[in-house]
Amino acid sequence: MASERTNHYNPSGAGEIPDIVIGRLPVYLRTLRLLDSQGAEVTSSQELGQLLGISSAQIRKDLSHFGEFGKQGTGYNIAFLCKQLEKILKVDCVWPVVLVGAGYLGHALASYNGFENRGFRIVAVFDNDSAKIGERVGENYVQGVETIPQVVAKYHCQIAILAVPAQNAQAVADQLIETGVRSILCYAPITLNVPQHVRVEYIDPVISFQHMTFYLEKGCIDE
Amino acid sequence: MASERTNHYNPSGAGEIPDIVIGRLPVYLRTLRLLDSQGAEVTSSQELGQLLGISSAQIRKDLSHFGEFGKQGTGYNIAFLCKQLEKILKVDCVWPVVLVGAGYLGHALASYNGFENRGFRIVAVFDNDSAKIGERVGENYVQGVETIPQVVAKYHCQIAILAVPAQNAQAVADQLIETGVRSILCYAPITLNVPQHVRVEYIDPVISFQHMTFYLEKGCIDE
DNA sequence: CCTTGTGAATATGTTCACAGCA
DNA sequence: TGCTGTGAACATATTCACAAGG
Repeated sequence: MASERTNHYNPSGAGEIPDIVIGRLPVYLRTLRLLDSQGAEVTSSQELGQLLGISSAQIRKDLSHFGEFGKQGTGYNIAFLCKQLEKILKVDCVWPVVLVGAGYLGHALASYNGFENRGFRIVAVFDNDSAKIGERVGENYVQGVETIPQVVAKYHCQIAILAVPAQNAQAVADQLIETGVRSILCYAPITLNVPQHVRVEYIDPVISFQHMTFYLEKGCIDE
Repeated sequence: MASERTNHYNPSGAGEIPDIVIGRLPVYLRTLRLLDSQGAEVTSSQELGQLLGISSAQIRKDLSHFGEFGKQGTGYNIAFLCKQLEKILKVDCVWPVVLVGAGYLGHALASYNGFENRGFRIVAVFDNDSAKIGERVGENYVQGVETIPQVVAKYHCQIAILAVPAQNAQAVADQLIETGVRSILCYAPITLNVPQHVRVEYIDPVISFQHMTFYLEKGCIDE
């Protein structure tokens, strides 16, 4: 995001699959599942491209990195291609995720019911505010941050969501990484400093807004 | 995403500034403001690159599209560069934003106090659930979606946040565009179909997760 | 010394266009 | 016919490396 970019951990040595290609696969998958839910059985790179606003050649090229999933003259079987993409992305199962931060955003994330069927489950929620401990969020109860190590170890949890204020984000990230987390989705509006083996994705709505305003005619509230 | 990519409205005709460069400016700005708040007065492309995990050459090249902001031997004056970036991105003022969807996510966004000092203010919140109308969210009170046209017109609002369920998102987007909105930040997990003059940025945490799992050793809850 | 700004060189990403097969 | 998969061509983005200035 987005999302921001660059400096992502990409362990796929030298001549491997471009990260930008990997980044498009989840979007393909999301759209294929929509088509599937609408009862479609087959699609083509052209149809998919139209739905996503990208070229059919790009879709074919992207998929060709992983195998030959289509049939000439026919296109792609939707259910089959979904399965393949899920396997490639390793979301043909459910990943445990820990969430740090039980503010409004943490509550929204913990209550979101769209994770499970796309491969993720929030297994624990942490906050450093003792007034919040024991509070219910989604299916979980808020725990103190000091229990992070045990919980991460218990679930072998590799993924964390950071939904804490900017000034705490780096310290919490350090702690998570220390206990074995390797992927962080960071909602705090800062760039984290992490070791090479850790990957961070960022979500900051203001970054998205500021990208959009460049293209707008200035139209502010004051003046 | 993070945001997802491609097919963005870019009115800057032929030989203009690459969109990917524009997308990095908000990140530079965010980091410069952090340095500023820490009392620093001057920085260099090298220091900034280190903080962001990108090359100093890239930062210099990006900035060179817009002018000569630095001093050889010295670097960049932080306050000055912030001002310039804010002007380029047109965030040297406050943009009115409407928010559609008053669920958990809508509440989190409406209560977030990090918008105003970065150039944005949520001026109205809408929902189609009559039970929610009148409810307080942040500084606003939920209104029915039928009042969208008046409110958007009143504020000349060009930016909207879509925080509604996926199945309503396209219809709401159509309505917003009809009333004059030109930029949409979409939290619903679908790709919107919009006319060429409208730009959409997407935020879907699952897309970010699925991008990350490609690089992890499979480690699921079951099996 | 140091650091910027920038052409040239390199690396990466996208599209074209077509052979081959259902 | 209609569509995939793919090298070759093209387009875009990043890095190098250095002249010039404080």
